[in-house]
Amino acid sequence: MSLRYAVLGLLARRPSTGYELTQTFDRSLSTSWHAGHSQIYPELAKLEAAGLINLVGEGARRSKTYGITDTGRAELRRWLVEAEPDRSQRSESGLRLFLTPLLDPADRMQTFERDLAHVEHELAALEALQADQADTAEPEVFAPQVDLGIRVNTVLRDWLREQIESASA
Amino acid sequence: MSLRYAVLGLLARRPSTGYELTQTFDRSLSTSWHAGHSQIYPELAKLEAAGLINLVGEGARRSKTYGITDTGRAELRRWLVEAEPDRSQRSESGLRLFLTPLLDPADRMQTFERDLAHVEHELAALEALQADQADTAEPEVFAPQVDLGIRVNTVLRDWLREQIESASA
DNA sequence: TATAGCATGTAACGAGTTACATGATTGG
DNA sequence: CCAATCATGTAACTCGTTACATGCTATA
Repeated sequence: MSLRYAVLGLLARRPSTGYELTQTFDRSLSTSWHAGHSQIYPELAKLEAAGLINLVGEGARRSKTYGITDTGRAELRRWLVEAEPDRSQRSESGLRLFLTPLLDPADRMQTFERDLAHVEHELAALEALQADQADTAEPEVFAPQVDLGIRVNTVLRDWLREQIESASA
Repeated sequence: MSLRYAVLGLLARRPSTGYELTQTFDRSLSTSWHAGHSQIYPELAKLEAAGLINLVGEGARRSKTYGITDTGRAELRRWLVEAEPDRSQRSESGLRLFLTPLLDPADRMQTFERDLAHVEHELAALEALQADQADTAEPEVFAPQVDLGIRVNTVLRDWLREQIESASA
């Protein structure tokens, strides 16, 4: 059911076309949720049928812009505040980390180095985003969330560095 | 495809029945991957047909214990070391956090308090696990992973506390 | 002897991914 | 005018969840 609220939430931020939503899923939401256009277009149809969103305009290239309705806004708030969150996570990286102890030391180091390179890359991207946002009037992402992302990735980076160091010692 | 390797990985740790694997998914792997018995039993059949695991014993209550084969071990290593990891995550909590700025301050605080309570609970559980493990010969979970879990949850807890404080100030 | 927990399976449904398919507009 | 990108949709398939269904064993 989360896709429904993800779409509803993005439309609460601003009216958008399905195409724009697809891009937002890729750019801003990719770290926690993903959805392709083949999921989004049918979901928009369902949400419109349920009266939670409506068509607010049609533009070039037969684009259709949807906006959230008052009913939709109420339903979104209800979900965010009153519905019990599903705390479960699905992360292949977490699974891999869990299985890492099965590898021999050389293979384990190789995977840690690979992961470290990735985390450092992520961290650089987040720090660049934070610097950009400092001088943007309307930030695309809530600044404290970027900060949280940096903190979490820093912990990960340090943990990986310690694993690598303690093994080569 | 991850379920395949999750099952293979757990069987590489020790031979198990489907029932035991189901419990391990709930207890040790629930933070990164979940699978119910209705997924596990068919997967065991597929893995056996592929020659990656085999039946190593039958016990009481028609239980069937499977073990990993050499082929299975090689395939698991290949996946862990050579296959490009899928870094995508699926987390409803992350989605909720992303949408939090849409709420008015009172509602936002309510969700932060709810999340903080949950994180503090998690943290207590992880710290208890860490204390237990100190005097266990054969730890069920790799100690550095528990440590990582504690660090990540600590960052989350502090971030939530800051959000709550800065709003009530 | 009943009930709780061990233990395995299948079926139906819903969610998510990949592939297929088409049309419109802008810029080189 | 052609390629890239914008823009929307459907079909087939795989993965995951919930519900259904059954049988075994220990213990109270």
